[in-house]
Amino acid sequence: MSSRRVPTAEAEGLKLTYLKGSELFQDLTPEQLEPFHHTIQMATCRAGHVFYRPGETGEAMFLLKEGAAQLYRVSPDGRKFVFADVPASSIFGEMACIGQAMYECFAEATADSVICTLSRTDVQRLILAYPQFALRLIEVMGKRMVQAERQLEALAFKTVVPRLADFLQRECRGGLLEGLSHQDIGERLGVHRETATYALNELKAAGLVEIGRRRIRVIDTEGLAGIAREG
Amino acid sequence: MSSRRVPTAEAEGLKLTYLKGSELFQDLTPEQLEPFHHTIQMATCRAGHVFYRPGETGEAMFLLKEGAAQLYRVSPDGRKFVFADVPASSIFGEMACIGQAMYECFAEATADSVICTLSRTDVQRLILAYPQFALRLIEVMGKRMVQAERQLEALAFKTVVPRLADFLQRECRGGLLEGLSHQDIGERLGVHRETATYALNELKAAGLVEIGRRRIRVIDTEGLAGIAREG
DNA sequence: GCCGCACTGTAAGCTCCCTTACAGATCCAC
DNA sequence: GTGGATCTGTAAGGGAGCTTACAGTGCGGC
Repeated sequence: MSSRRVPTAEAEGLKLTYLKGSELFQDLTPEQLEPFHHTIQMATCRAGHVFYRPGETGEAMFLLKEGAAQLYRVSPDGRKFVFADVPASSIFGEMACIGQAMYECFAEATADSVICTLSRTDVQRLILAYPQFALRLIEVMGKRMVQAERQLEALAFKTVVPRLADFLQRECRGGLLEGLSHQDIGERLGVHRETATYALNELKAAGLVEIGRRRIRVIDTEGLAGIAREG
Repeated sequence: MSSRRVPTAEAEGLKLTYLKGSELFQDLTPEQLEPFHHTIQMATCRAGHVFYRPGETGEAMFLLKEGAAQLYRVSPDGRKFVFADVPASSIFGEMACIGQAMYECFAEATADSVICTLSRTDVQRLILAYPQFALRLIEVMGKRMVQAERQLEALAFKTVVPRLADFLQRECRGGLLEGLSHQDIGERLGVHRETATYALNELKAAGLVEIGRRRIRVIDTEGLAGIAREG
């Protein structure tokens, strides 16, 4: 990671707090974490910074403590497909931490972020030392797996409009989704910007959503769910 | 599972052998497995039998010892999308074994099979008791995750012909793929049978493969790889 | 050997999304 | 407030794959 490290004294204390704040470490006591937290890096990076690229091998697992990030792949002709948004306090990158298969995606901070980094050996030692940690990790991976399969099914079976309806259902907080351009939404759905605009307007025409600049408000949750269900 | 159990004495011995044969259990001694293998079910089922359906909660993890199986989802209008073929000696179902999210897919034996079944609590106890087991499980899940993401990328970016080329590369053993109809291939690629036929004929016309009834022979591996790479 | 069935080949029309192109709208920086 | 940049709206043309329909072919069972 080419972003700035924060190796000051108070930051060391912060790091422990950060780790404890994650669901992954919730079963571990500070004493159990102690032998590890020296090797765990903490760094900040600004919005837009790509902190992981395909082929990098050093770090194995990231804990996004503050900010936001997204994981995406890029097609040969430069198209971007975002397959996961990472909210604060969640871990990612775990799929590469043990197996030899490399992570073939980019990770980019979409807001100024604070990120803890665990090495492959750190993760292995944690698993072997604390079964509770392994259990949590497997739980998290299982959830991701189910999500990935759901997304696969949606891409295989559904057209854009239902896929968009599904996406809005998942992402809206309080019936509101802000901060995403049509471009961003297209990259999440695997379609072009114009197609995203078209699909949004379909939902608007059906009276299910209101659309503002970088801002979508869901009016009819039930109706949206209906569209999401159909093929 | 509604298939026949095999609770005879000699079968009990076999079961231990079966478990040891899987990569997942390779680090465990027979003594370590002993307390578990009474609760582990072993069953046979015939080709075509669907032994797992969405919503079933009892079993958490399957070990396919002999035979073959496939995992698929079904669209509202009845289309089938096979997202994983399970070869003998591998485990599956692990994604649901801990988390609360249910497996939303069907599992069907595609050949007469012998399947060991572990309950959710069995798996949890194994993880907590034997960190080596957890490590292996995480390794396997990581590989599956990478596969799933690759498949997602392919669906989002590639048209049928490159996707088929990619599939043939992965599935061919010794340049030969037998036992799959065009229908089966279509279900793996997420397209209709006619489209699978069309894509196969494109590859044949390009001189990359020979096509027989339920039988595909790869002639030009390099050329196939080239097609697989392009968008 | 014959029949039925599953598998394969082919083709026309249609839909969805891509592609390209452009114009208006909104926001931000200076 | 002016200019540039980003975001959004719109529309025409084309291609990939779906849908439907049907014909030919090899295989297995009796």
